[in-house]
Amino acid sequence: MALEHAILVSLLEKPGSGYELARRFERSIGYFWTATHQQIYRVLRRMETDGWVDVREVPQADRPDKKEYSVAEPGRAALSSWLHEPIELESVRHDLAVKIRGAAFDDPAALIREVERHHQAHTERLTRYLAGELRDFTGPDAPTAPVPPDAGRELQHVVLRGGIAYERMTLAWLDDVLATLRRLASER
Amino acid sequence: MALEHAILVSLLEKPGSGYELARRFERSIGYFWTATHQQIYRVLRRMETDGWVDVREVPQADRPDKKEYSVAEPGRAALSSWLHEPIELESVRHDLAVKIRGAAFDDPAALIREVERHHQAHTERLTRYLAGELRDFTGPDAPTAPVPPDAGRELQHVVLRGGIAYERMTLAWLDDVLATLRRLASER
DNA sequence: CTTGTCTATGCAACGAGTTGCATAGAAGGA
DNA sequence: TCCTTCTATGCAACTCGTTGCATAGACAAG
Repeated sequence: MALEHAILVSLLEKPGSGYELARRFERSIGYFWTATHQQIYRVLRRMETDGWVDVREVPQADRPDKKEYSVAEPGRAALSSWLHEPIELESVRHDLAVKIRGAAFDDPAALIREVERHHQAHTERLTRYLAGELRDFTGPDAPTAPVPPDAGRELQHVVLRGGIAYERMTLAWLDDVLATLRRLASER
Repeated sequence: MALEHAILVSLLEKPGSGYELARRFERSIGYFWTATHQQIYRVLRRMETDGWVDVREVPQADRPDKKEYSVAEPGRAALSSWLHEPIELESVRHDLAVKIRGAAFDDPAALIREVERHHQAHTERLTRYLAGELRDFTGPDAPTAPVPPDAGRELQHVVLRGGIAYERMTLAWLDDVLATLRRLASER
């Protein structure tokens, strides 16, 4: 299980509330990990009782008060020891691929719309990632590379490049899928 | 939830026992879905009580007897209706990316070995996929394209191409990660 | 002034997935 | 003979993840 570790990393990058974490998981962290606010709140409470994180009540004027979490020393140690143990290869769960193979026993043409929908969603994700890259890393307004270079930014960037590569690969594959489905549809 | 549907697809392609399904999930189906034998047996029993699959006791001489499952009409109908409803975008859980961003708060150089290990594992997967493609689809011994073309084979092939594209993209990204980690390690 | 939206947190129930263990027939090697 | 390996199936306990629902303050629109 690594949700705890993903939260630790996010809190080390910047302390925040459960709500804020949930939003980060929808955005920047979203391209390699997903979690709902329920999960996050539950895990945060467990981490708090384990002493991995500190809490600070932050009163806010124009919106409900929040609890700001930050990483405590035991949390940092837990992350460090996790970083030093080997992990499993990521495992894939790709519903769409199940559908594509299943289409052989149904109507392949009926899948075209669905695949187009996924294509569009991935296009939007790619656009979002590229905008983020321009803003934070390669654009004119991006913080210039400091000397000594910032390892954190470099590593965030290489992970983002992974997200971008994944989306590009997926889009190319979906084009291949669409071409195959259309060929099969026209051949009957 | 789609494990049921993945099992239905696999049983439509070829009936088999729970044990055989578990092995298929380690191999060809493995590049878009994973499942342990526990999960498979449990779901098979549920599908049997729901009437989605038929069972046939197959006595075997040189090994324990087995139960061969095949898809019944209600199962086929359930698959068909699932194929016609939209599904969520696949969600990613990439532990390695968490580690990479976490390395900023630890020692980036210590990650190099781990990333190399992943690189090697993905190389092996790619080799396996390519061998499978050669054997089943593009090699000289592969069944020649029949007329009319076999939609099932075409769709299996396009899914396999997706697996191959994923592995190639991942390997290229891991090279990028390694270059970044090595640069950071040498710069201190 | 009610309705809706955004921030912010949480409970309860359920279903999915993992881990550890157990059984058992058949085969082959030490 | 005992040990291991492969085939084949399964139980029990636990953790993780999802879904539905609930509360509540602040603000804006109708």
